Amino acid sequence: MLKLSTKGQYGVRAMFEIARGYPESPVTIKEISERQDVSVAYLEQILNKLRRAGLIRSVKGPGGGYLLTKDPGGVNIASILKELEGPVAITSCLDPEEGCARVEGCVTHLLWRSLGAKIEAFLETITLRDLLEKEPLLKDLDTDHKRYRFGVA
Amino acid sequence: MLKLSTKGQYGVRAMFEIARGYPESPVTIKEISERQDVSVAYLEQILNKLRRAGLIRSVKGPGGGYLLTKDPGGVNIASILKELEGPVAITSCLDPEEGCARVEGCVTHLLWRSLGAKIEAFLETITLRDLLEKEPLLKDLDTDHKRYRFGVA
DNA sequence: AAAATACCTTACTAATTTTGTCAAGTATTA
DNA sequence: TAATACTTGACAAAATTAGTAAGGTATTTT
Ligand code: FES
Ligand code: FES
Repeated sequence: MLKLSTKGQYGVRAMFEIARGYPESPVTIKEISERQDVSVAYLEQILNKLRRAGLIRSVKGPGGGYLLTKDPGGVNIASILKELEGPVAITSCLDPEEGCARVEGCVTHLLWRSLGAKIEAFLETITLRDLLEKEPLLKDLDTDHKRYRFGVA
Repeated sequence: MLKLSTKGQYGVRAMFEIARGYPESPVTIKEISERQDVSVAYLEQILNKLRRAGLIRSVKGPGGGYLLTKDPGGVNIASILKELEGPVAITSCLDPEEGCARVEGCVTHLLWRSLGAKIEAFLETITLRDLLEKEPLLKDLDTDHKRYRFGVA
């Protein structure tokens, strides 16, 4: 239930790789492909969307690749996912493009809206910087959950 | 992004209708169908799952229908959705049935797990009783958000 | 008994969405 | 001018969703 598509997942992971090159080293699609195990052709599609959204910019030619347009701390996960999967909309009733005639008098409408707002708020607090900082900690394995800012415990 | 299937949505709305009959008045599929605008055939599929899960029980024959097996306050939304859509699993890496070889060393894994845990915790706090109590308030329209326990504000 | 009510079960399918691939381009640098 | 690397749009297989359809079982009322 409530799955994220691979596009969204790969997108975040690709953004993480690009963030590692910030601010001066463009990261090529090929590098991302190898490190994150996603095909070059699929990444092209994903990165194009993110570039048009202004989250990254591209440098063509040899030595080129992709660069973040802002500091990793200024790029939150929600903004990445929104470009690739549209707004958080638990039900189509919530989708700005769709709507629903039953909204008034619907007992569940506020529930879904509230859940969506919570999800969005959470994803907005996590940035690429958080992922970058977490990376070295990952080598310490899963033994010390408290050190993770967004651990489950 | 993060959509709920119609099965889950209809399921919660159906459970709300059944809860209205608690503890003594069985609610028929036809009534649910008319009040919530979902086909009888589709509801049969949904209610069958919920019955097998033990959330509701059925009374056959004239005067029959469906009844909650517990107090509305004891039935949370997460338990309904889990039966109809499986566990919260933002990514397939999190799905108990699937798994992922990259888990260790994956910077996003904990992020998705944490999000999933938050969603689940939220849905576990909302029960059918909350929906029943909310119903009369809905007639006051959307003017007084603070009165709703799970308003967005 | 039999008619009416209402749930039960399985199978099937049309539509949609997801998850990509492919081919042919454009821009930049060495 | 050759090599590198991004750009774009079309296309398609696979999976999932969102149902429908048909026939069966159990219970109550007359
Ligand atoms: S059915 Fe659309 S708002 Fe509830
Ligand atoms: S890719 Fe599966 S855990 Fe990150």
